[in-house]
Amino acid sequence: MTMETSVPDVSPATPADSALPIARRSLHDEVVTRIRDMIIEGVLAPGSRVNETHLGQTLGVSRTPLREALKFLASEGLIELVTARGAIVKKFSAKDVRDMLDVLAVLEAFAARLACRKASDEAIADVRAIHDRMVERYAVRDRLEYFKLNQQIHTAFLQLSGNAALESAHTSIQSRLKRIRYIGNQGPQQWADALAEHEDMIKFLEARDGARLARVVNQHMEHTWERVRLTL
Amino acid sequence: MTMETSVPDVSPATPADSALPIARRSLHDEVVTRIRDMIIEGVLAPGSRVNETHLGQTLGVSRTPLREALKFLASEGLIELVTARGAIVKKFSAKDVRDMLDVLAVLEAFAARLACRKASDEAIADVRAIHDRMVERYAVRDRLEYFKLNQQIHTAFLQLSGNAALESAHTSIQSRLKRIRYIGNQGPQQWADALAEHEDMIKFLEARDGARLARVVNQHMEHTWERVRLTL
DNA sequence: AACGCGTATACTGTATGCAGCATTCAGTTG
DNA sequence: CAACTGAATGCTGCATACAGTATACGCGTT
Repeated sequence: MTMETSVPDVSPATPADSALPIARRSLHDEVVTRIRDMIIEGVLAPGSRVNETHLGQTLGVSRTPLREALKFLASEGLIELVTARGAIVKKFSAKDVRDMLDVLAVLEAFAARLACRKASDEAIADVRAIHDRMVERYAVRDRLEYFKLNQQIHTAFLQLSGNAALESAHTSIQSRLKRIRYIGNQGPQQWADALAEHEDMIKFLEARDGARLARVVNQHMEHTWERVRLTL
Repeated sequence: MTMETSVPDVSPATPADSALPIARRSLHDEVVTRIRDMIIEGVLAPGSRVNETHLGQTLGVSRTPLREALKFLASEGLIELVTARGAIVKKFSAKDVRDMLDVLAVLEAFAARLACRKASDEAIADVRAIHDRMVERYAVRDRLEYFKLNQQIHTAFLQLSGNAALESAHTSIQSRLKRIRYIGNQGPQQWADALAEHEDMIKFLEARDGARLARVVNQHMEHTWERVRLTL
């Protein structure tokens, strides 16, 4: 904390970042995201049991916040809790994945119609910005960053709908599918196809053509299934 | 536990219940449902903070399983966690409720189409059975039991779809709305209307008319909104 | 040699203790 | 009298300790 504030203390107008409440994430919250990442990266294999003591040491955390995090993830459906036997990383069957994609399609199609009606031009421009960044990452074949931006687009897209319940339902399923989608988009052709679909989506969104957008979303989900089914 | 088993001990064939794994719910799991009930009944008021020590004593449970339960409920969206300030019972605005009902409508309409295609005749008959029991409860104006059966029908209905992800998404939102729905169906006229709609739903389900069923579901949700909006 | 049983070990489930932050109230100053 | 400051209290967040259950291993028996 230095004293040399570049702007006068009295000024409440847009103080870069330093004025807004500092992010104070609790341990269990931090642990939740860490475990999610570990599942996506495959460090925690689907079907395997989670040893609390061991994982706690790995993360440098006691069992208490770790267990709290596991309860949270259990509610999300990423982990299964068996009494007196602890936590097991959920393993999804092909049907499970197909079912999740079906629900995702329904939710995103609904979000599409809402977004085209209610989103502001700026909000749509923001999504376009993310999309363009994603295209850049594709150009240099930066797969990890592409994947993250891809997820970000879907999230932003859902936010355009302005329906919090819709967003949370979507997020929950999305997080369950993350790992599967990650190991999905492998081949170059599939990757190119996915990008093309995204191009369509952003186009119809900008044109505010809800019906057509909803159709593309459904197609996108159907193709995602084809991209992913082989890995199951 | 008496020893006079009416069937020979050796018989492994359909031993009533006594053979299937005994339900061993852990404390935090039990606490989750108890807290849910307390929220529905209004014992824990929306917007109020939850004192862990106090609530723990009320339930006769230490803080540890209680806290684990709160994390679970937070993921369900029934409770909000603020760092260093603990748990707050979520308070939903009129828009929140409207949004949730919209999503519920989309999910149930999708479930309707699936159920009409895939459900077995027996499964549909089971739903009809619950419905008939509900009508009985209505006849004697047993509001609490009616409410429970009503919820059960919606759940069973979702199960007919055979899509687990769809079911869990629905359950999550449904549990957030439970209290609001409970204090909703107050007036006699509204109650009668709701029952009539249910009558239609079961009828179209038995006829396996997915499109019409989906339409009725949407209407039902719209009317639910009208029944509920006044209490917000 | 294979199977069953009993004990030992390890891990989960719960309780308790301690540290740090939030809230409240009293005292002080303008 | 109002507003602000600072200490005291209460509550949350995390770690540790203890109890109960599952699992694994070795021993004995057939």
